[in-house]
Amino acid sequence: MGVYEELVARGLIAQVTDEEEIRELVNSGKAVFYIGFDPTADSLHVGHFMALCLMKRLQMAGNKPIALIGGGTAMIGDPSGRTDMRQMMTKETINHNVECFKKQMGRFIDFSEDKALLVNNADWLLDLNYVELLREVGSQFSVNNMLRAECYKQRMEKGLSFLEFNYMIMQSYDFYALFQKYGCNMQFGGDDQWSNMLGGTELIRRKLGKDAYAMTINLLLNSEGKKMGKTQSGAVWLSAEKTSPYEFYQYWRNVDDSDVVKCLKMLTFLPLDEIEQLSKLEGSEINKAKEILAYELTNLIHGKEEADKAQEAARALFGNKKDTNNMPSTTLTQDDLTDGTISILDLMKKCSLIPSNGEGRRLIQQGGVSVDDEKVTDVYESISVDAFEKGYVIIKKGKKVYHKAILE
RNA sequence: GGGAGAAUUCCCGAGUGGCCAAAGGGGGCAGACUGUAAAUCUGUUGCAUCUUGCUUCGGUGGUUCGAAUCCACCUUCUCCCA
Repeated sequence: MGVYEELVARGLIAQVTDEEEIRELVNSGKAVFYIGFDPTADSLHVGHFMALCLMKRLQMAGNKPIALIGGGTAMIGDPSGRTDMRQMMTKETINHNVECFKKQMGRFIDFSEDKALLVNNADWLLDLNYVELLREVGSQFSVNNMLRAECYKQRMEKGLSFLEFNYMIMQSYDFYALFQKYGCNMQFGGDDQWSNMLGGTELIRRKLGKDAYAMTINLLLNSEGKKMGKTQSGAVWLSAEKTSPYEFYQYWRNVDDSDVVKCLKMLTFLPLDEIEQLSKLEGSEINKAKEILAYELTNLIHGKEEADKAQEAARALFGNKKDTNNMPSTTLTQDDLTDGTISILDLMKKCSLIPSNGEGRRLIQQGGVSVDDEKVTDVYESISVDAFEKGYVIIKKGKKVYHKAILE
């Protein structure tokens, strides 16, 4: 089975321009492909992870990936799939984000010995001359066609600025530039990028008379059709500072039953037949598959050590064991106590478990808080030094959130 | 350039002088049931020294005993005509 077939089997491929050609190129390791990343935040998140996986898979098959960071296009903002205009970003923020992306990608993709490239489209986009660009590239685009593209259609209702309208042209120009510079003959991206990507292949065909290909991967949607990797507190990030390995592990440990197999296929490097076995699990047995999913992914992103820790912590907490070593924790000092006690509300605020006292009261009134396995019934309860005799107390919020408060 | 309309809490969306911290839905959180799942049911969802007080309905001023609601100006957006 070639890489291409594997990608199909894993349900990654959404649309392709020319299946035969792409299969041939990819399977024989002759593809030089690029994937674009918009540096809209200072860390990659789960949404980018699939793209990284894809890059790695193809790299392992001998193809050469180019990670294109959209330092230039970020100045414009992709209107695809958005109903509102993107917040404009300053050059400084963008540059900072570009640096962060570089670091994170380096851990995942092998950039040594020219096996992969990392480029920033700001390098060529920012120097473009408006009139020249219009003559050279603008003449090749039909506004009629562009407006027909799905990504703009939706925006036609709400309004689309000329700035955003140009995103497709910029992205097409990227492909054109990479084709000439590095012989990049293929572009991959999320399925929402399809029309932008076609713009690129079209431009290359018209300007150079050469063929280039595009392929989109399915977006990672849960069974409700929403993008995965979002929580109420924002995205699930790949950097340990923004989403701790434990939280990361828990996110995957808690996915819906119906999404487990899909996630295993699309995100992990487990062999397909192994996943096939896991997909046969039923009822509470599915938890095994979830555990594997969570472990595999944490391992990929944060390394074995962190994955082990997260798994141990989870098993300990949910399995009634005493091990509290790897639990998220907050360290308090004597100064946080007055007269040797601290109120439960203050304690929880210190641990960032609650944003306000009101929230804390509510939780307690509804019976959602316990300290060292004892349910807190009084809003005004205080915890004295004695409770910290062993050096810490365990606060449990709701069913799943555990936190260790350590007293120094 | 001319005309019409809109901006409400995390989101959608009601409210058009006092009964408004603001209906309803979504989402979130908690409880019950469970498998750290889903579905369902219940409670809850601005802040605080919480039977009371304080701050919020795009912004700034004004009218009024009292304004999310009325007036003026500003900002942003949408629609129609050019």
